[in-house]
Amino acid sequence: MAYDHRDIERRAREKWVSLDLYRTDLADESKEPYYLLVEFPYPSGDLHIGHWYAFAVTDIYARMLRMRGKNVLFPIGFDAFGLPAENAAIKNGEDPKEWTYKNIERMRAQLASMGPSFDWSKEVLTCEPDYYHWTQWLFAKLFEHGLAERREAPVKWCPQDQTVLANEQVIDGRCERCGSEVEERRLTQWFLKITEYAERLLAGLEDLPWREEIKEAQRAWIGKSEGAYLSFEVRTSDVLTSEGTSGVQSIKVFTTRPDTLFGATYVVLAPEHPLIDGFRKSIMNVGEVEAYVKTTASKTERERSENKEKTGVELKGVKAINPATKEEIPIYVADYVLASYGTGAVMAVPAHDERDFEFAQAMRLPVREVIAPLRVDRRNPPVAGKRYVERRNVHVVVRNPKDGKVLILAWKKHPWTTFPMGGIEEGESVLDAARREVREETGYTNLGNGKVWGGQVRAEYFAAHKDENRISYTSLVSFDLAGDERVPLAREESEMHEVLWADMNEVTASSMTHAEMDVWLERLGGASGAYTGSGVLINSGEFSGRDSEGAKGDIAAAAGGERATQYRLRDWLVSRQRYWGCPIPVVYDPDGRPHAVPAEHLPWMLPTDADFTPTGKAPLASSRELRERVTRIFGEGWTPEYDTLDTFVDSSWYFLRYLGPKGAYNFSDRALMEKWMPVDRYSGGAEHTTLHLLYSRFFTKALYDLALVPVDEPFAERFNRGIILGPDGQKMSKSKGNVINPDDFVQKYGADAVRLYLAFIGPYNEAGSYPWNLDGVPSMRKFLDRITRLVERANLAARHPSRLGVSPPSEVPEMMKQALAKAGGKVALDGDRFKFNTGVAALMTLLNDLEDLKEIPLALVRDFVIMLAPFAPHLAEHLWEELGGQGSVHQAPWPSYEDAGAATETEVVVQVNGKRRGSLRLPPDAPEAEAVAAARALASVSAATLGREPSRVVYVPGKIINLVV
RNA sequence: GCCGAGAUGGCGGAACGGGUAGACGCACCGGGCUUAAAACCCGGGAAAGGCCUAAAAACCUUUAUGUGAGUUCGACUCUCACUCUCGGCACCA
Repeated sequence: MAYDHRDIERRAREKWVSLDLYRTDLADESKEPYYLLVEFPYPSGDLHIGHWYAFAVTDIYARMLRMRGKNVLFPIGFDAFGLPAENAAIKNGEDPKEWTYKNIERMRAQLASMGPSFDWSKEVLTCEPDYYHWTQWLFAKLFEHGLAERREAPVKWCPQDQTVLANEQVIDGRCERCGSEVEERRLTQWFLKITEYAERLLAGLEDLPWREEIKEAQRAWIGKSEGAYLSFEVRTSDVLTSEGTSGVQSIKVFTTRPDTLFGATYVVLAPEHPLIDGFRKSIMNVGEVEAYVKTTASKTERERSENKEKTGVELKGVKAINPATKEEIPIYVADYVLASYGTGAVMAVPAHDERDFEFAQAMRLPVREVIAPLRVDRRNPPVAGKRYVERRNVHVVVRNPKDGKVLILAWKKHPWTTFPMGGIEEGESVLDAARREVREETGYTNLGNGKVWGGQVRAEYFAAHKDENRISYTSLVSFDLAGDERVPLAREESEMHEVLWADMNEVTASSMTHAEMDVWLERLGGASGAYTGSGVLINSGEFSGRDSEGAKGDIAAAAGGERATQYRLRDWLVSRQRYWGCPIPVVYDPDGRPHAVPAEHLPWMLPTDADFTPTGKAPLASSRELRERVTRIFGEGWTPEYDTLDTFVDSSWYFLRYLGPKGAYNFSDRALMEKWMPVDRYSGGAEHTTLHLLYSRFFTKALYDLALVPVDEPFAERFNRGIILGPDGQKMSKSKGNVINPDDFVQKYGADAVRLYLAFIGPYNEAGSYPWNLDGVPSMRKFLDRITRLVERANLAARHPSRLGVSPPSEVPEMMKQALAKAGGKVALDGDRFKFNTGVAALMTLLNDLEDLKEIPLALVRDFVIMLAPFAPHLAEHLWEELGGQGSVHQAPWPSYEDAGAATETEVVVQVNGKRRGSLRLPPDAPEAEAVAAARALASVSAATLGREPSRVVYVPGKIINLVV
């Protein structure tokens, strides 16, 4: 190896410290500010390759921007509250605070080994009273303005961690952190009302230039759906009871599909719905109903959703009135309806909702179709001027169970292939019509049991054999052939079509003439019996025949409904029954009313005398100091809040704190926020897309409304970085034994080589996953060694030209100037795009070119080292000194070769009829005539054109000329 | 199931306001240096076929960016359909 990386790294870091290179003067007006933020780490105590990927690569951009004249804020801190500290404490009897600070100490040293340009003077630790003072102050502000609220609610409880969780922290019914099954409990807890910001959080995404996948994930999380509230009047069998109560009882439901109201054949309440208790006296089977409610209550959410088979119980003795049909319909309680969404009650439309359909099947409830899919036959479209005839039709699939083939008709006078089919006659059932048509058209009579598939389809087509346009409402019926018995066909039938047996895979939407075929195939392919799309309303009274989408509002209005919007997003539960967190700054008066701790008593210190053994109770409840403090300050009878805040609260505003000068009495600095916010670019992990990112946006918007922050979106740009996989292409894990320890590589090849490889491993602007190549870091070290040798060579040549037998480097050749300008521009541009892999590639190409030079001008090498500096800061510093550079290479301006001028000639590809026939060197602005003449002068071209005149010329100056003959 | 992103050599990846596909690197092969090895340096490569040859290079044709169509003088890039991979959501009415 050509250099001693340990020595070089140590000396470079000492130099940076002595020059105080990375202290950002936030008030500096001479340069444009740029706020580059990376998610601050949790102090787990061990820096893994993911941390390197996060910080070392982002640091490249910070350094590059500084050289390009920006005033860069690149801060760092620690998200220092949290469970692991407490768990370590429980396990090993350590003090969570000591454990945390010890880890922070260690991680600072590990981070330093990357050579990052963090401004440590602005470091924030969320567990410091100086920080959580303001977390509490902001919480109090939210409380004052009604955005923090205490209420009883069913909450997710983690039995392992002994605390409640936010909905967001429950993944598939399990605790995000420890994976144990979550229980449900009713507790009085603190919530932040993020739902009040649902619409703005959604709308705000619109203008953010974030990647679509990030925005989509947030949209899905917010889960907006628009629909209506409809009221279903309730009638009880006991007339006296219903007349005795004042006013009419009704069930309010939320639906996105008021257009299906005529098909609502029952109503379902969630087991937690209050009206179940409200109707108690009228329900005849109270015992059964309550037993069901009790069973579901004992189930965890996971158990409920795991078993998707529908269960439920009818509330006998009470009925609901469908507001559209005025029919009495039954009311059920079923756990497929969630209490926490909408009104906790739904109108069930089994024909057009899959869940309702399944429930109806399980309970043997009637299904009423009110929407027919609409198809216009493209091959036989309605002909203008012909009369329209409406018919009810049946299409019949007759399957032979022996070979799976189905009966089809090949029409003789028309290019049609159809199933046996025909109209349903007056008073005839669908099944009867199906049997009759099969017998008439094919002769088969022994058909077994028939099945009617789903609902009707409305199709419009021209029936050439009858010379009329038809609007057909068609049902699909299938039979399994039970025997070969056939009756002879009438003559006119056998003249009309040929009867064939076809393989099912030949029966496709394109091989069959039916316009409905796609719907049939979907149903036959096992799709649910419910048609959930839009179409034409049927069986819907005065609305029949109308487009279902268009009729939504009118039907809702006719039924006395009101427009409504629902969100999937729930309020943010922030109470945690844990010790190592920010104490919720609230005290209760003797009547139990909550009061925010007044600002003069902040920070509301985390007591040190709490017992944090998990008991299910908040550890702070065991603190004598806390109780005495409350009594001392507020008086007898006042009690403290014992819960601490979810750590996501701490991290929802830390980017504001970086701007707050230490010692000043404020959470941040107004003028500096004006100048620096929003964060220009925020780099982080994909796992924070829906939680941290959404919470931070919510905080910013809320604080904006309280006039505390000047912006209402915190992050102008957001990039999710990818993840590094093990050398085997699998996710790294101890059990797989494929974990890469960055320190090993740093020791052996140096931090610069590791940085460079991480930059090179793949595009940083997308959240891909990149396998770690064991040869990657050594290959980067090879690259760095080559640079070192190049610098030595250039230096030696400059000092002792004769000894090397080469002439001293003179002027920088124009070609190399251009090469350097190109590389410099590319590296900078790729940095802006967060594509460091191609930036490194540009440097490598440039090195290849430089190495080929006989004379190496020092100026060129110096510029190369400057461009290398963001990637390999230590070595670049060393080489800078070797080359006699003043100060630090990191203070050198990014090279620009504006005087390099554009290339005088570029290679132009010559094509004849789109095939490459040669190339030319032409000035980029050469006129077409000149280019054509030059191209035709090529022997290869005249050979290809055979001397003919081109009929067309496509000329893209500087790129291509294509002669079409 | 729905939504989003993606699919390019043995591998990671380049090139997408359409214009020489495979930059750059890894691995591999050949050569040089060396007594030898490491290190270093030089060179090579998508595939199939043809032409010349002792053999090769060079040259020529065809096929190549998940599959199949389409638009275009020209398609990795645009359009449509499909397959697969990854990510998000999911009994949300």
